Amino acid sequence: MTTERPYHHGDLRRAVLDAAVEAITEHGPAGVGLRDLARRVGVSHAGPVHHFKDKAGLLTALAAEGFTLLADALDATVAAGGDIIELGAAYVRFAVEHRAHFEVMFRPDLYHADDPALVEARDRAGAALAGGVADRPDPELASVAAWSLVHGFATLWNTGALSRADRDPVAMVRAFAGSMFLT
Amino acid sequence: MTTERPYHHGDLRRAVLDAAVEAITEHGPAGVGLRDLARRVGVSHAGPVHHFKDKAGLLTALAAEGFTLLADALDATVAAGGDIIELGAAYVRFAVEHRAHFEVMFRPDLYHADDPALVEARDRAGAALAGGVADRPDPELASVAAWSLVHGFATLWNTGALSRADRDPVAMVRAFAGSMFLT
DNA sequence: ACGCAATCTTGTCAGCGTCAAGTTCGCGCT
DNA sequence: AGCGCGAACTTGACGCTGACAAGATTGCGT
Repeated sequence: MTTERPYHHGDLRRAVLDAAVEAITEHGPAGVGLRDLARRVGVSHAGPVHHFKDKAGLLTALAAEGFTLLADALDATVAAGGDIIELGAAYVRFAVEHRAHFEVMFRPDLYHADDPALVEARDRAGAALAGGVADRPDPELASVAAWSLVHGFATLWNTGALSRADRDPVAMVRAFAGSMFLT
Repeated sequence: MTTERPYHHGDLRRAVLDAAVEAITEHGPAGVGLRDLARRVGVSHAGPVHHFKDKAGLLTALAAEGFTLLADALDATVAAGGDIIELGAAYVRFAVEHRAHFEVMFRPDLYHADDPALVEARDRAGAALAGGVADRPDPELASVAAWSLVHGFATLWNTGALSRADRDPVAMVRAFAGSMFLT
């Protein structure tokens, strides 16, 4: 929090990512700009380029971070003995608590979808998700169904399409997930 | 299909909307530009502005058209005596057949979400969707659950997250929707 | 202590969205 | 019939953006 501005920022990469999260949370992924972020952080307009090469590179890093956070959250709930409903609840909780990450993660047209760090994090999250329904009949289909349910609820909630209900979104998903995936 | 180019295009609005659908289908909503569309259609760079005022205005028109098409499709299936499963199948079929419209519709940060024509079309689609589960216990919750399921599947399918399975998406949603919403 | 490479700045370029002003044309009105 | 009025489109300009190139500054290993 030094008022002076040294030539080297210290951790510009982290600062830009945080600023991006803030900007996306406010104005959506479309309303974010490299120069705008540079201004927020207090560096010159081409500062971020050195860390992310591209605008798409920035969003790639954000998406990869998001998938990692999601995988961590899912792994933590299975480690705590959570069942499918808790897994779904964790998914939705992640989506509403990290809306900016979540919105970028599922917009592959915005980033470099073949980035190795990203695909690794994504596969990790996918594995955690699939592991929750492994003991069911036709796990392939059950996996898709469960994922669709929680993902659809999360996106609808985040886009404001469900905003009439002022209930807690995590409680809601627990309610109807419980009535569909009878454990 | 005249090779000459008269000063007045004839139906520029329709042509720009069609070009936008094509461009979005190829490159996603982020990769569309007013000037690019004008070039595709063969008019000068500010031609479309007169019909849509804004870039957001263009996407507003696209979203409104999408909601109207969706409402029509849903109304048609209930008129044909379709149950909830058929309603969900119609939703998914719309999403995959009109991917460009669908992707814009659920990105309110890209358009003017308070446009009267748009909110009317959206409410019409919402009513058609809610009507399908009106006869169930706790229809409020069932509506959200059913919508989440089909919407999540549609978005995951369209983003390519589910592309491993080369099965027909409409058949898939019928399969697991049937196992969850036992009629 | 020195030099190298990473980090950040400055300058520049084409392309974008938006506005203002001019040009061409369809169409209703008399 | 023809005329004029407003809708449709063009042309030109402005500030902004992302991307690139080249220079300035500094931390760090040796």
